[in-house]
Order: sequence, then C-alpha cells, then structure tokens
Amino acid sequence: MPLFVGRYVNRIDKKGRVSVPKPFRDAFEGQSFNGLYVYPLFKFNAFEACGEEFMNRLSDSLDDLPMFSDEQDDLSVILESAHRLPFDPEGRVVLPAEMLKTAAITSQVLFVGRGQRFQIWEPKTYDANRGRAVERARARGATLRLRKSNGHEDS
Amino acid sequence: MPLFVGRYVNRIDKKGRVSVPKPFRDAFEGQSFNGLYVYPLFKFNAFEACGEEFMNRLSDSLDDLPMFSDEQDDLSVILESAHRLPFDPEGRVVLPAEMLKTAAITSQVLFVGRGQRFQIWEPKTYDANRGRAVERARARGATLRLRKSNGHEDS
DNA sequence: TAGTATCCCATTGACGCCCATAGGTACCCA
DNA sequence: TGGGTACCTATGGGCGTCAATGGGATACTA
Repeated sequence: MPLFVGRYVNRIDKKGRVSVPKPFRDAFEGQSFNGLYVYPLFKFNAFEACGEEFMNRLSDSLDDLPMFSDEQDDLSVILESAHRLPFDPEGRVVLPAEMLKTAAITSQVLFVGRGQRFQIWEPKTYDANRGRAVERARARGATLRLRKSNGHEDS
Repeated sequence: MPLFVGRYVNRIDKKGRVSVPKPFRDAFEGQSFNGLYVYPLFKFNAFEACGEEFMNRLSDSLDDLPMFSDEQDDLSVILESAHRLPFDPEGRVVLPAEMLKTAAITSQVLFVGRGQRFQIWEPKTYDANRGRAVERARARGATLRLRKSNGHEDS
C-alpha cells in the first residue's frame, strides 16, 4: 500500500467539496469502502484521515479494553467524532460544516502526508504550527530512532 | 461489516418513532432479524444498541463467567433489560416509553457511533458528559495502544 | 370497540451523480 | 528536440434520487 507523502493544496467549492489529491486517493484502492475516515486531532484545530484498515484496528483496540470502563469511554471519543466520507465519482469528499468551522477552513484545504495517514489543515494554521515544530526540532537537536527493518514483507 | 462511526441527531415524532441514521442501518444488513437490540448503560442515563452478532458475543461472554456468581447476575441484567426493536419500512424504530423517560429524551435523539455498537442519548446530556471525557482523555495524555496489525507495533 | 401498533403515501431538503470546462502534463511523432 | 495532441486532474454547476419526517389509513389486540 502506497504511503501518503507530500503536501497538496486544493480549493473547496461552495458545496463543501474538495478533491482529495490523486496520489492520496490511490492509497485507498482495494478498500471495500470507497472513501476515507477523518477524526479531529484534539491537540490542534486540524484533522487526520485514514482508511478502513486503520479504523478497524482502532475499533478492535477499543474492544480489547474492558466494556463500560472509563478508559474505553475516553478513547472512544475518536470514533465518536469521526466521519466516514465517501468519494464522489470525481474523487472529491464533502467536509462536514462542523469540521470546516473548527479548522477555520474557508476556501483552501491543505493535505499533509504522514505515511500511514494524512492530515487536513487550513493552510495558514498549518504554517504557524509547522514553524514552531521546526524550531522545537532544531532546539532539541532532533534525532530520529528508526525501527530496524525486518526484511520487510507485506501481508 | 461497516463500523458505527460519528454522531447523528434525529427528530422523534409524537408516535415515538425515530429514523436510525442510514449509515448505521447499513451495518445491520444481512442480519436474519431486521432491527436492533438496545440495553441500558448503567453508568449513564443513556442506552447502547448493537446487532445480532454482538448480542450473541455478549451472551457468550456471560456464559464464560462462573455460574451463579454475582458477576454473572450483574451482567445478566443487560440481557434482561434489553429490547429488540424492529425497523419500520422507512428505517425507523419506536423507542419504548420507559427508555425515553430514563434518558430524558423528548424531541431529539442523538446517535453516537462506537465501532461495533452505538449509543443513544439525549443531546444535552451527552454534551455534558462528553466534555468531561475529552478533558480526561487529554489530561491523561491519552495515547492509544493499538492492537498490532502486520508486524507493526506502536512504541 | 377503543387503543395501539404497522404500514403506506406525500413532502422537502440534502446529497450523490452526471456532464462540461480548463489547465497542465505526458506522450508521440516528425 | 520541438511542437502538437491526447489524457487526466482539478473544478463548477445542474439535476435526479434518496433519506428524514409527518400524517393518515388499516390491522391487531386487549
């Protein structure tokens, strides 16, 4: 499965539709459901999107927690605030009004690849936060520890 | 089988009928019984709904508990207080009067997706509780340990 | 026979589908 | 290698269909 990489800015029309960048759309091929899932990043006023597989993993993980536990309730917030957005024949999705509001999206949408998932931002908001992230990384002399590769197979 | 995801608010009419959101209804397709099961959440004045499959799982889990134990008795209450609600031709269900009363539902019903099942709330009641859950999750720095998929492990 | 529970029909408003266009890119061919 | 052409992605708009809702008719039951 292709990874989500790179940044793309697309226009949003008055119906609330945005084209999902073609390279990102391709990563969803082979799903039983032709579309994506989005949920809020509580840390920022932005959203994250993923495919069916990841969402199922999330749901299964929640089921592993004891039923009726506080833990389960707290973490379910992601599922509760998620949206299932189908692609239209042109590969666009309709972003829910409530989403546009929290992210302060008006005319443009920024898609940010993050490997297994990607994020959805209002371009200016992203720039502001990204600037900070870069500074933090610099200040900290950021290093990245890679997982050792195990011959890589795919299931 | 599609997941229950997201929140939907629907109106309840004077006959006590509510439309179950179409995306949720779709998840019940292929069941021998065209409808859903509901049972009270003892922790809150709200209800949870699921399909046949999950109900069977629940019943099996009860059987795994020691016979005649307090635990078994307690959890059996779920099955005892459960209702089986059939869909009408338009995809609506009639919520039992007793349910409306405990949940303080009058004119609007909130459906909250939770993966394998979903919850039924009076909108305002939910808002009050959800606010707390989000804060708890944030405060705890809630991170979700995902079940491993294809050789992936979170760290 | 009154009350209740289904079913059927009608309305409306949102959403999905189809068509059309533009701009850019990749490809082909001379 | 330059130009031209065909394709494809992003975008806009019109229209039909379907989901949500309300009301009336009918069957069932106590």
